[in-house]
Amino acid sequence: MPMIKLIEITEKSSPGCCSPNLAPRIGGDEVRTLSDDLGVLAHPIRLQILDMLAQRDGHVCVCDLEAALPVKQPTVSHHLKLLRAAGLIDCERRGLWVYYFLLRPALESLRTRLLAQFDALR
Amino acid sequence: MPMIKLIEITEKSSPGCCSPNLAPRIGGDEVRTLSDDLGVLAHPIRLQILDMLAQRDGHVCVCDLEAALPVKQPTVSHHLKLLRAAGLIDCERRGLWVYYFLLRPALESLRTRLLAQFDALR
DNA sequence: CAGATATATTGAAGAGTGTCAATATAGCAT
DNA sequence: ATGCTATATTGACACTCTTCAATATATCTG
Repeated sequence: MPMIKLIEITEKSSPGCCSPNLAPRIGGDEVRTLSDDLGVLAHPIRLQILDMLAQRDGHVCVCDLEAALPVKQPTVSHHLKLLRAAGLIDCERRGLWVYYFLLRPALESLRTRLLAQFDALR
Repeated sequence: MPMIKLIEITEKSSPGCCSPNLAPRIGGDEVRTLSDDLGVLAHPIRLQILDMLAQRDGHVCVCDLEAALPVKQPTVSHHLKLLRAAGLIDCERRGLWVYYFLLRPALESLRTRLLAQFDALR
């Protein structure tokens, strides 16, 4: 009796089309972190902010970014906050102005992780 | 009179903090395409699907993917559709089953574009 | 053709995201 | 202190994304 049940289950789980034991090689935490980081990059305004910070190596104040972007000041602040929370940029206050700058090591580390992922897809 | 107004405007647009002529080097279309592509990658299920397709080089049927993922069948179909719309994968029907596979050239091209972007951030 | 199975599509519900006006905060200048 | 300027935060709204049950479609089998 248990024999019959076992056979049924086995056939059900392998109906002739499947490669068994297929599983993603990237696990729960790792894949979550990676997709979160990709999500931070996946916005035109944020990509453009990173690009502008990369140009003016030192520091760029928010009013410059705002002037160069097609969104209003609170939206710029919002995206800056997300980039900062992701550890990709940081800022420093000088008088009235706040100057943002890239955290190049963090970007380098993200680049490395992304490349590793792409290489895993060969 | 116009002189005074001109001076006011000039001072307003350059209050002493700003680097003038700052603009993103990546334009509207290009940055939109890139962020869209990143958005497709920015999901754990989709990353895991790509990873599994990369493992079984040839073809993987949907039931295998479904068995290995923590979401139901319609959700798997949904993510497969997004990946296909992005040009990263394609599929082929064989009898009852549909086999999905990576489009490696597309992935390679995306990798190249991403790398170029990261290099631009130096 | 009728029944069975694999996958796709539809439609709805809930969560999350992007944007901005309004307001708050922080620092300078008078 | 008062006012002024740069940036941050809040709150609301619209929109998109993710997920799934239900249903539809496609294909095989008898």
